[in-house]
Amino acid sequence: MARTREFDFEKAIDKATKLFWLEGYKKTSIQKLMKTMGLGESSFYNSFKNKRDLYLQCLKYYNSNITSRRAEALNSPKPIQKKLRDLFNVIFDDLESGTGTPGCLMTNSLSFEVLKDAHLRKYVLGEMDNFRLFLKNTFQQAIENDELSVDFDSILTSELVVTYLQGLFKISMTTTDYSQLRKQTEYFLKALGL
Amino acid sequence: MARTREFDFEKAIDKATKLFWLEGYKKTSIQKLMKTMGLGESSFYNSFKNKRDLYLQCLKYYNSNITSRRAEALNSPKPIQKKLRDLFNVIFDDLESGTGTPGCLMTNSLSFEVLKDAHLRKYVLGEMDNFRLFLKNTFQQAIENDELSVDFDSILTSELVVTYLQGLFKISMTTTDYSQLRKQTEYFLKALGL
DNA sequence: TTTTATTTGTAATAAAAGTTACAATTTGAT
DNA sequence: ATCAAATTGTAACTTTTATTACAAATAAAA
Repeated sequence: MARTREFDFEKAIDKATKLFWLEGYKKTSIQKLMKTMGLGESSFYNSFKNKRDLYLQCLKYYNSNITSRRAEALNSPKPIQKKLRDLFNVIFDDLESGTGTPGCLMTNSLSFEVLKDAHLRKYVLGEMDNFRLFLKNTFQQAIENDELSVDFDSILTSELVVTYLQGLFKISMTTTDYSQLRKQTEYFLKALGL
Repeated sequence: MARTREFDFEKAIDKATKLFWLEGYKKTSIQKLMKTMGLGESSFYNSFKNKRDLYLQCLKYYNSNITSRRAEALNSPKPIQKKLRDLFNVIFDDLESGTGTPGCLMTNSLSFEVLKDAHLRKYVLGEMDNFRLFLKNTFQQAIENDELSVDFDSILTSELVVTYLQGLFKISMTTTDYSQLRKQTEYFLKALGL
């Protein structure tokens, strides 16, 4: 009935995601996107409404590929201390294996250029909130399992860990010595009694 | 001998700083800068080499006005616990009184668009390092004064606090409920035994 | 095989951005 | 009062950016 697409949709999204990740939202031009994705104007505007829509699709792609594995690390039968170390290990492994891609695309999206766009803001903050909630529930479950004291503040700790993660991703852009950051994280968790 | 400048140099820098702060480095166009600063092309290019040079001057202006007061908070005869609370109080007061200006201009400059520029990178990372060193020395002094145990890890703690600060500034862009963040900070400091 | 829906290539359009050119203007020193 | 040096206003130029127009190409359904 109709002509079939010549390019690989997911591969194109993957390329776009990495470009956005490297260059940021605002700085990445559609021309560079088209070149990187191997598309002409027609294919680009036919498949993606505009830059914002493409970015949103890239964020979703990133979350289902990268961020999801972080939640998975928390979703295991291991003790809470191990879960958290698994979480940070997944994160550090990503940072170390990343081919020059800086920090975390979601954290990078916590910028004014992105947050000013109502649609993007809603998605980014929503996903962040989901993660924080997941973390909080993980702590609460640990309390119920007698792994943590009933005095343990699940809410405050989950918020603090999220804040620390934001900082960690920022700092990760300034160094290549991740072993130092791993030590810092261990120190942080110990300080929290975890 | 020569014609005098008609515009107020510092006021122009101040306006530019606030615009950069609001819009980010890359997104801020020279046209908008000129309009905000009240300058035409001639005056702009005559007084500032280009966007990067102006940004550097704005960062320096920001540091001597804003960041410097943070170091001052640490530079008092008070006990270390009080010093740190003073530091965070200065920061939160700035955040709360900021007229819509998001987070910290230096932290915001910890982005790829800025870090990719060698000149800007050197300055931003240098200033960050200065602050971390100042913090470390503050802790070491507290150990010498028997305010902290000799086991206290000044290096790791100073690094951790800097990381937390980065996260705090990011998170501050997503909320207006700073009282919640103040609680989180208190929790963080207590966890570190401070 | 014709039709039909959709993809693709090429080109064009329109707006915005960064920069430069140059003449007119202003100021204090001579 | 005149001159030298710097500032300013206007306009132009060049690039980049985002988007649209339209015809040619393609693949499967009728």
